[in-house]
Amino acid sequence: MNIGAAAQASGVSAKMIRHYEAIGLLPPPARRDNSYRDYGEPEVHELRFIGRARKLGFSMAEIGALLALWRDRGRPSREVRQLAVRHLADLEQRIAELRGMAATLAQLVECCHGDARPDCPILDELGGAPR
Amino acid sequence: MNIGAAAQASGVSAKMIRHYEAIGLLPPPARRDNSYRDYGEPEVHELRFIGRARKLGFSMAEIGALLALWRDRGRPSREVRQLAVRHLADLEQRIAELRGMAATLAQLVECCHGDARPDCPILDELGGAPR
DNA sequence: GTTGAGCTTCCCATGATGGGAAGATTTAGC
DNA sequence: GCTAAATCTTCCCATCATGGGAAGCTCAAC
Repeated sequence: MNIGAAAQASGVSAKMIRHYEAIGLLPPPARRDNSYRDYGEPEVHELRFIGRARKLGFSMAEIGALLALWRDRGRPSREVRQLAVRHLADLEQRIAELRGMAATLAQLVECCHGDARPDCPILDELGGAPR
Repeated sequence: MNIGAAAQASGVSAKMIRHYEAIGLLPPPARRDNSYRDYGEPEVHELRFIGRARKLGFSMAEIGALLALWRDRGRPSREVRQLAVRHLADLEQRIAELRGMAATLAQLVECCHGDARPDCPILDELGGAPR
């Protein structure tokens, strides 16, 4: 299977497949005589794994660890869970940060009449005196 | 005021002040005889503005627009509000995405016993058959 | 007057993704 | 069988905001 077909089958772009290989996340695949990369079902399976983990927001480093655990038939599920719990906390923190921003901004937006007049609580807040 | 003092006074690092200048967000400041950048209160004021806008998650491009509106005494508040509303929608979308990830992950974490045994719903989900 | 702190510019790195060029090869249409 | 289009290869560059660090100049303090 060429890289294009593997991309199609896994939902990971060819560009990204090469990239994951370049950063060592994936082992170099077999090559055909024409130097084209050659993938089989197991490789596509790993690619799909990576794609799913990305969709859950895991970083490349975390995915590397997850892949290693996945390949290790005897891994303790504790390690997987710990990794996931840490990532979950990270997600929650990012959500909290964004929510803080959104809350402040929503309040400002609500106070701004938003017409042709120049006075604007949003700019006042941004340019206001140091608190 | 040297760049270090301006950084101190505004809460924006010297590194970032130079960067904002380099990308054209800020006009080149006055220079002393020793070629040191020289800042006054107005410049520090703008830097604080930028810092606050960053804390609300605005992009550099958006901050450029906000700065232009701020400098324009006759701007219609409508434009400021529109910009803020758009950014707010962007924030909400990012929050929704992260929440989706967190919800899925939380569910998986809950299902994983997380002990010495190797079976793990988290890895099962990531490596499962295409849905 | 030496030393340490602060300033200058310039280059490089991050993390995940993509665009695009130049060149080789395969595939499809006729 | 020939030509054109698609696909592959590698390599470089861009994003976005931030920072690290080097090499060299300048300033302040003791």
